Amino acid sequence: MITIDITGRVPMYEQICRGICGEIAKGVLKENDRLPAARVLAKELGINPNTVAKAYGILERDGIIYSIAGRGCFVAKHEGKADKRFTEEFEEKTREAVKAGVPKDTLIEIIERVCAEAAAGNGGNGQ
Amino acid sequence: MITIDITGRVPMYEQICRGICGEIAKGVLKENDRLPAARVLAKELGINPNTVAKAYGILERDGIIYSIAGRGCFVAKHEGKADKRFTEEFEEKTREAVKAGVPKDTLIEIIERVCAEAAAGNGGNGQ
Amino acid sequence: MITIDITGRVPMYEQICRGICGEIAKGVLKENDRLPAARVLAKELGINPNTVAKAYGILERDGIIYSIAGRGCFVAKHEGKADKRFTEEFEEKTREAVKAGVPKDTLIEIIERVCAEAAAGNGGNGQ
Amino acid sequence: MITIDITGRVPMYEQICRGICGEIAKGVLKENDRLPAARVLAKELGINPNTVAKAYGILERDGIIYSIAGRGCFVAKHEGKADKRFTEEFEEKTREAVKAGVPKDTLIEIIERVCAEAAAGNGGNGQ
DNA sequence: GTGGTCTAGACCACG
DNA sequence: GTGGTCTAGACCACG
Repeated sequence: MITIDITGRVPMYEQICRGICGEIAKGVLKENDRLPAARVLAKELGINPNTVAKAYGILERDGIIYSIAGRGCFVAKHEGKADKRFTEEFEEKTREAVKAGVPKDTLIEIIERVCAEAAAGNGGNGQ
Repeated sequence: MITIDITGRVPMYEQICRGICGEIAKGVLKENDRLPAARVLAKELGINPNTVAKAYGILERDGIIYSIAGRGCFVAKHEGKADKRFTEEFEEKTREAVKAGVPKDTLIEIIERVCAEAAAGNGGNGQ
Repeated sequence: MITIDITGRVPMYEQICRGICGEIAKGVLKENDRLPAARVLAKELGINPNTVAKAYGILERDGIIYSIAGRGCFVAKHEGKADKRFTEEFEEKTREAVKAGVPKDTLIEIIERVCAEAAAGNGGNGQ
Repeated sequence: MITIDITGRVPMYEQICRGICGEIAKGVLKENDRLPAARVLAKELGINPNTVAKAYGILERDGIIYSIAGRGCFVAKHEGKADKRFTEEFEEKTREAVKAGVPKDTLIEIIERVCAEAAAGNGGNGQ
């Protein structure tokens, strides 16, 4: 499910977008699956319904979900748009690191470590 | 040198921090090297001196540079803090992508491509 | 026949109106032809009968069909009202595009292309 | 300038988007030109600043404008995105009309008439 | 001063 | 009941 971190600088609506994109990318949410109603999800997360609505609106504009009046929001055909949300940011950070002179091997090591941690099942607390 | 992209969503002071950290990480700026005076750098970049001062303040707080009243700012002993700025953000994005189900191979491919582009497009710091 | 696209932002009842107007404009439905009963069409389309009833109500209000209590709905005398539904919306969008500075030639090109596609892709009603 | 029609079914924020896109398409607003501040435009139009902010946010997501923190919103490099807003809707309506059997000549006539009216300088009151 | 985010609450169309 | 729009008002980062 989706968790909100009010500590960071990432807006809540963006966190919701990423959460849903993640579920789609992982295959948990499939094409035509119904998303929780904006007001329901808002109550679960303890935030204002408008914030969830904003997230849903962005996802619809991005073609990742579609909405039916009076029925709810549904997962659109999956064409890699959900994954792109993550790979594009990853690529940007890769570019910055490389430009700053971080050796390729260091980046590969980080990936290996993060993947190993993920496989082990923890949230990334350094093993 | 440092370039500022006024278009993007990254604050100017953060771009200055990254620029300087990049110079340190690449070895262009070495321990005890003097940084350009805030007003000078501001004039070069065509921005407000306060913005440069803010960046210098952050770098000092992070222990990456030190300042001597009336003399200016200098590069502190290099203990990997400058690199960390990039590797930490890279690791965070890696973690997000992995958590979202992006396969490790996809991430490796992106790194290979970015490094290849960097090696082709500049003096060859892609490794 | 009529097809409903549940995905889009056009309300279902409006899609039904357009579908029927299209059949009339093309001459498939002629004056005094009986429309399918609301419940029957609703079942065919897999939607709520009230939605079809709403569409029929709008068409009757617009003088495109007429209803006889207990007998059903019928196509009214065709005075171009069905066509008008499309030409008026087309004209409105044309006006908006022209007002926004889109050159006439660009609009003509679009028409040529759409007509060519229509002629190639179906029974040849592209003219 | 931009005018808002509260009568119709087009949301205010979309009308603002179209108004600005029109100015860009016509060349009145050029690359790097500054848009009126959201609060100023809102006061001029007699609407809530949030509504203007929503329009600006959409235009930025669409790559038509860019914003600089504390400075305002500016016209991005013009790559035809502003025009697309109009030509896509026009094409959709063309497609609908053609599918409904409206003859190509009728569509051409409408364009000729609308263009003639526009050239004559009136807003489209039928001459 | 500027845009960005969020809350609270209202009303609407759709089905 | 659902999403979509809008208002009113607050607070924040940025420069």
